Amino acid sequence: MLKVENKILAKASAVLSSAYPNFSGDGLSLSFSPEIKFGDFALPCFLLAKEFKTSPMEVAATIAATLFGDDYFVKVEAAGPYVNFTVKPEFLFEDLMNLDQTDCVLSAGERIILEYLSPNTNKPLHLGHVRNGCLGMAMANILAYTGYDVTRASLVNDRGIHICKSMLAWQKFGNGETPESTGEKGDHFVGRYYVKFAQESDNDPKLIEEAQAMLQKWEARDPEILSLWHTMNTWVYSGFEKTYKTLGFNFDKFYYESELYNLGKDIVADGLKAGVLKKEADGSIAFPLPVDKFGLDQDDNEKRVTLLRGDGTSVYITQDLGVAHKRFVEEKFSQAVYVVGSEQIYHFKCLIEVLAALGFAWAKNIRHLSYGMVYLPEGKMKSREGKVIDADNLAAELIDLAKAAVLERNSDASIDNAEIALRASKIGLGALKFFILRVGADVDIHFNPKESISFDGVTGPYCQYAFARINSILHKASDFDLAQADLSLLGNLEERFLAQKILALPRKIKEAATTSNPSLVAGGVYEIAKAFNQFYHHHQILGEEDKNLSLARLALIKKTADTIKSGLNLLGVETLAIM
RNA sequence: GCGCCUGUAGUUCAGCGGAUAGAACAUUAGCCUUCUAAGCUAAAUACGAUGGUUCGAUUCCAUCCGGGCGCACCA
Repeated sequence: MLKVENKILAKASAVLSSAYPNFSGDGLSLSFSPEIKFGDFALPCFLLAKEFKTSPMEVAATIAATLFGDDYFVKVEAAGPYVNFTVKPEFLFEDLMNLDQTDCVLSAGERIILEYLSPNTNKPLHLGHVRNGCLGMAMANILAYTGYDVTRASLVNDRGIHICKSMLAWQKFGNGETPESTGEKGDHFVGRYYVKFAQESDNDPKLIEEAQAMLQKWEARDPEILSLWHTMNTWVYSGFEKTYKTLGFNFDKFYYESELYNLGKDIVADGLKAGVLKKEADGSIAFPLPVDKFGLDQDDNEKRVTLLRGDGTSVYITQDLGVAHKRFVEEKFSQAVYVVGSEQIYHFKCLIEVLAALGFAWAKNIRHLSYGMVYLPEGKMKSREGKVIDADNLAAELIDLAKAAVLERNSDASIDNAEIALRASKIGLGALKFFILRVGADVDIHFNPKESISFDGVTGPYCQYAFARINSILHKASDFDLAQADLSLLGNLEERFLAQKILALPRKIKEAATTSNPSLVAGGVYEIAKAFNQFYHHHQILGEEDKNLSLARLALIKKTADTIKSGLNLLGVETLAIM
């Protein structure tokens, strides 16, 4: 809650307790005015009227009449059932200047592990991974900003039949070539063999059997296979590393499935002993899913989830049980967030249900941040059919587009190539990340490569542009001492509107953290940038005759720039001083 | 069949139960001798359907219709 809001509520509350003796203190809420011309804040009186058994207009009129002339306000007006407050600029803008990260604090260092991206080591990253990565990175930033002690983790899917497929294809058809010898990025190199396998196995089904045999050898720790596996994974990791660096995906910790896939078996054994889990006729172990939460299956039978195969080998969820236990019990995290696509909602629901049934109280601290599918004009992406947008190509394409735009805007200036590349990278990637993060995680994205990414409108570059404009103005005003600004000189509609948008950001950041929804931050930053652009076009900043007014406006836009920058940074979007 | 998500303008998206449902793209008409036109100003077009709860529903509930994802030994 902002200081101004507390002040307004306290004043309204005082009026109400004297006017209505039965005033309980409830039903009082303040929001930003829907239109800045009404005022800065609005107080709806519907609930109060109900409590007082009178009309909302009556209550609004009472508050407005009593606070009329109060020297905290420029204006207090009843508008039907609402009271609109216009706060004196010195109070409003002082609050604004004092906003900082402490207004966004939700936790004093609670340890939270956020797992995201989690790629397979048999092919390069695609657009779906980019969405995952952007969401994970942004959520990690937002949680850290709101005070959590965040560990960014990646669970690398580095074992299994799909890995063996690319290994086998390379062994058979590779002729000893390496990423070094062909000049390819390691993950693309290995991915090419994964595709090769798919093509060859269509004609020769025996290859599948060979791949399975290879997996068995791998599990038996066959030195030759292990060495090949290690070599090829190393190639992939070097490729991933470049992609992560480009896109700004950071990790504090990597978990490898090859080291974890046997975890969880003990938990299953304990659950069986405790009678929570059941042994099926075929020897497999399953958990019966409660009908009230999971419904019935297609044959109207109670649902269950298998936790261990009849032969004692583990399945996907077995490992997840073990990994969760490891994180909460051994590593002492108090919350775990998994950024995984919405197709696994059911899986996580089961995982949490099983853990809770097994008596682990921390099960409720698992959060699945699911996100919608990414569709291309031709439908859902499918790696095996080559229907994908490669992450590296996409990034490169956007950087190229941005580069063309930078060159066009600076045709007369001489900027060196390194600077051009730097700007192109920040703008192109800013556009990509903002595009992905500005929509809610739940909604499916329909990505049309030709049309989706633009640098105009609700985009990263639009926000970056507002920042660059401010920077350019501030650059010309270095002789002003912003600390001396007289904020009472501010207060026109555009300045108030801008202030309102900046004041609104901290609660959006907090809400983004609690609801796992970075799009709130993207929306908030965009609104600030838009409010600034409107202000900029309506008023001079440096050109004012009154130098004190210029100074006050400089202080306002400095705050605007700082806010845009920290907001964009939460989304992994960088700012630049000149565009 | 069941569960979850989703349906808002030609398109892509916003909208703690509250004032005239907001943007952007595309379209149309304006604005650069003035702090960066990746900008600003204006025009035009939308809540899938029907009930219910409420002073008030795009928002909550129910039913229906449309789209997506999923429903034990794949991950």
